[in-house]
Amino acid sequence: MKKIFNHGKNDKHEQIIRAAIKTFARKGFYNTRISDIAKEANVADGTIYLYFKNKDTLLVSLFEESMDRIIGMVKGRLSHISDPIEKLCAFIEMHFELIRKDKFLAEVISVELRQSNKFIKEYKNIKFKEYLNIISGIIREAQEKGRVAKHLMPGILKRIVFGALDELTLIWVLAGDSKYTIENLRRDATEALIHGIALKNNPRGGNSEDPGNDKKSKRS
Amino acid sequence: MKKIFNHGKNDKHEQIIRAAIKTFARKGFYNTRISDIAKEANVADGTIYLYFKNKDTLLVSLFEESMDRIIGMVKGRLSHISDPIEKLCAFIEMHFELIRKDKFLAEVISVELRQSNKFIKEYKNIKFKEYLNIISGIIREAQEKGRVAKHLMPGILKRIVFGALDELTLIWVLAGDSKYTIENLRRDATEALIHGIALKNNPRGGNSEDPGNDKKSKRS
Amino acid sequence: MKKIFNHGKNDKHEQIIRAAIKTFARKGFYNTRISDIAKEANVADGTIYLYFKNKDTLLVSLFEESMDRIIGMVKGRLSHISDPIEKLCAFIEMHFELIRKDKFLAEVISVELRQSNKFIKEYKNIKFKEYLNIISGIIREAQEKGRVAKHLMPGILKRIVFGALDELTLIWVLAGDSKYTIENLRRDATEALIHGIALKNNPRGGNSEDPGNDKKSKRS
Amino acid sequence: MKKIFNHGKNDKHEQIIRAAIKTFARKGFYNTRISDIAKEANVADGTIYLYFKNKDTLLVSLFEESMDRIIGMVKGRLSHISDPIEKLCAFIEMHFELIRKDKFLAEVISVELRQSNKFIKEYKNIKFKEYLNIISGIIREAQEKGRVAKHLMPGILKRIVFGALDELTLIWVLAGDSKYTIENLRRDATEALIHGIALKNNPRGGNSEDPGNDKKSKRS
DNA sequence: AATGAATGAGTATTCATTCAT
DNA sequence: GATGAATGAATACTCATTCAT
Repeated sequence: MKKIFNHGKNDKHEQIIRAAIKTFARKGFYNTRISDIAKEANVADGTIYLYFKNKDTLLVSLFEESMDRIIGMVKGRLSHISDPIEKLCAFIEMHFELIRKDKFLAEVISVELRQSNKFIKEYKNIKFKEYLNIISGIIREAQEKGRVAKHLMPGILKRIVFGALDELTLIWVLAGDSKYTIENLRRDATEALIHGIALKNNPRGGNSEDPGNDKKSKRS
Repeated sequence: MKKIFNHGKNDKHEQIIRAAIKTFARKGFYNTRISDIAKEANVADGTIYLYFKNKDTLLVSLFEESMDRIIGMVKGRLSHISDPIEKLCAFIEMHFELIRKDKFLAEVISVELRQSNKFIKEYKNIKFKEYLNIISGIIREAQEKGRVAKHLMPGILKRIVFGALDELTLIWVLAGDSKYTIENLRRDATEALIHGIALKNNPRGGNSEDPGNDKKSKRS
Repeated sequence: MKKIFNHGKNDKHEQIIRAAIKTFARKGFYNTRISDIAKEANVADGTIYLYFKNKDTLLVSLFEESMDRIIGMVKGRLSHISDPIEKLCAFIEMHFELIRKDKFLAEVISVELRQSNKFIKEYKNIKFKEYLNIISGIIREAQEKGRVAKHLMPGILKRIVFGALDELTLIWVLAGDSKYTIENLRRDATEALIHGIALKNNPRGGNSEDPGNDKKSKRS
Repeated sequence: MKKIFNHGKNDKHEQIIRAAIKTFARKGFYNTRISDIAKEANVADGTIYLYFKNKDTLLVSLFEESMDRIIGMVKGRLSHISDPIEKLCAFIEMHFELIRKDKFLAEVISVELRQSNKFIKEYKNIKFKEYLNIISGIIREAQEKGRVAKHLMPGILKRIVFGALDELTLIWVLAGDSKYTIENLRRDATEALIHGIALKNNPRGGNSEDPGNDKKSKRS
């Protein structure tokens, strides 16, 4: 009965997920006890097993449900933008907006995802790939529209973009200090990724010719 | 006496570090047993404790010793290059070279570093910061020489570069497939980071004006 | 709710204490494994840690709870006796009665107490001092009533009495043989401690003059 | 060759025994590592095994060699005394003299002997029995000479005397404070054990009639 | 559904003892 | 004899998971 007013979300399920995010963020997956989460969620230890098969599954569920929300939001917003470069800027902006909105979740995803990716059996992490593929989709669209060089591989570029954003996420969530504002991070990330670190109007104009040249083709 | 022929390295110490790298890479820090490492190193479990205080310390030592070697090598090579943009290209190149040379170590650093950074008490990770600061050093030099825009913050750019490289490291070490070659990764990373994802000679020339604009200043 | 029918005692707590007493008595504290106690108590190893912080604490709890009961009983019974020498006799009698009633506990207290006293951190052993102070209380009362020489120090006498009883406890609990009955021990302990080893009606009357003389005042 | 000048004692053997006494006294047998003793003795860990079969044996050897010396000394001195009560006084005096001379050894014997007695396999502790039998020998002699009541059992009295002295040893070696001097302890121990705690010249003369009476024969 | 007491498999670490040098 | 590096058996304690209530 009460489910009717539950908007499709089970109260306890949500409670536990929130408690897990907070606790994993604070102590890390391996240093978090099920009882820590239960205490944070104000439920009994055993109750967690009514909603999640085990500790691994809890992390996976937490991650997938969060990514679902995020992906939906991001795709929705991008659908209103037509210019692919603008889309990329918007993606970056949303990434930092999400971090600001849910610091704990950002921390868990950024810090715990790699481990779980590798060591939780059977976990293929489709959602994360879907998130990355939003980026490569934008890149491909940009390449078709002549806005991104065709020889750059979207599968690599999406990782470059995500890697950069993820690393900036880390300094934001881990640093106690406020050395950089979210806005600083967003602005530099956008500019550096879109336009590159090097100034284009290089008087010598040289470095655009073969930026990827190896040492055998050193320029004079 | 026998130390004379030891090239300044303790045999068992090295043996254990190598075994730890291999095992942490394969199973992850938390899923690796001391006995796994001992077996891989062909020593008794107890022997590990003659060389390392505990499991945490083993990871930290492994990391610091490796970074020492890497930092020394990278700094040495960069000292022969004067152009800062070339230095950055060389840095990227060396990063991938190192990954190719020691895949296991690359994996451990890429996957385990974040966790250990946060959850191993007392670990401040000076070496990692030193590695990152090689990048920001190059950036600053480039800014002084007018090769990088002065409003970009070196502390952020270094993270963008490292984040991108680190993410590419992951796909190389984790992917069983050979979808991308190290050369692919290096070339795209160099080009994207140095010159940006977007084509500069954009006929409309538009998006370079304010790539970092926030949503309040949306262009029509 | 179920606690109401528990007579104020937790079942498992009691089970474990009893098992620990039995096992410590049989094998000694340092040679007893937690799993030995768990097996004797018919609980899982981990269950012991639900009731006791660790092995040391288990010994301390065992000791303190037992001493509480004993001290209560002894004080209760002594309160009905007015003559201090009779009190001392009653104390001695109760000591042996307790030993007979719980041989295992007597053994643990007699054999393990010294070690734990010294080597278990933070353990000040208030209860044991309280037990000893019952004796010194009786002595002081006797001194006030002129029944015990005032120059004897109660703090020393209490140790002499306890030491003698404790040593007799040992031969009773450790000796497999029944060379001496509890009644033998009680009778001789009472007589020797109250009246002394030497016969008083010594015809020569000599040795009572200065029993505590040092070697410098040797009699011819 | 050097053994000739060694007076039958091996240097290292003595060094190790001394180190063991000191270390066992400080940390207890079970909390002492062989390496602690080796360090204290300025020898290598392995060297200890050239002189003693194992850790248990070291404790036993330490104890037996010490007791041999003590028994020899005590017997020698007692042989010059004819009066048995004087002998007992002398025994008590020597006991405290020994404690003063070697506090560490006193502590080890007093604290560790009970445990080892019970838990070191095959150890029958002949020497300790011999020491106790010096006391019962004196008692028997005194009984023959009419100085000690014949109904008191020498096997029990020897334990009463030893137990009292041992307990006083404990307070002397364990107490950091100097609440009681050795002389206090000796004097009170001698007087209490020889003449009893209760004053003999009780005006009412009552309590000497049946000090060992049980509660069934309570006097009015 | 919810609880939380009970379980017991799992493991880092210690340290007595050995033995090649 | 002397060494001390190496060994590996031994164990207290933790914590994910279960299940009777």
